[in-house]
Amino acid sequence: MTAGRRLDAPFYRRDVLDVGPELLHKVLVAGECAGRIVEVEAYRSDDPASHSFRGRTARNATMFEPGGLLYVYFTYGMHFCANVVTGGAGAGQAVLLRAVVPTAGVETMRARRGGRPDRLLADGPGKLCQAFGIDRGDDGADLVTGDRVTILDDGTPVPSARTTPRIGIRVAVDHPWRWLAR
DNA sequence: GCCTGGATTGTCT
DNA sequence: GACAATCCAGGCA
Repeated sequence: MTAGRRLDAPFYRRDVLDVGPELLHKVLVAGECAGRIVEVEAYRSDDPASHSFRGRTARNATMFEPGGLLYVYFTYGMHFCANVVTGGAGAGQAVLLRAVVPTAGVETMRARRGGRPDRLLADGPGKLCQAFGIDRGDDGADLVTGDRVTILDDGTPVPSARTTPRIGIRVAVDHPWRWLAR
């Protein structure tokens, strides 16, 4: 079992540009699986690349909930992506979890991912969801009080994150809101 | 090891 | 009807 303190609601209910980099080296837990977060991206409602830019829809409704929820969406016809909702109710902010390093439940992840090398188990947004068994049923899960998925702070210092442009987006490339710790 | 292109479906315009 | 916050297999160096 991974030791650590659960991040609380006030942590999430700040601006996404503050929460994003602080999520690095926190521990994502889903069932018996856990992993250290090493890459994230921030999305805001004033950002043309964000799902929330064009306002609330049935798909992105979770993004407009108060911070501390899990926002899961389906993309490219075959992949899920997991986000952490930040800011207050109606803010339309979220941090995309892009990559984690597996630390617990590795056997389960290997089984789900078809026996790939450990390095490749959860080093991308879609792979991360597959490894942790996250799907649309987890959309809207409460990270603060829920049992299924949560994020822990095990005391590891926040690293000096590198910022880079975000991946796979064609607009707003002048927002370097991607942080990686490796 | 690096680069290229195909797969596949929900959602919005 | 077009696009999307992607992944992986395959070809070539």
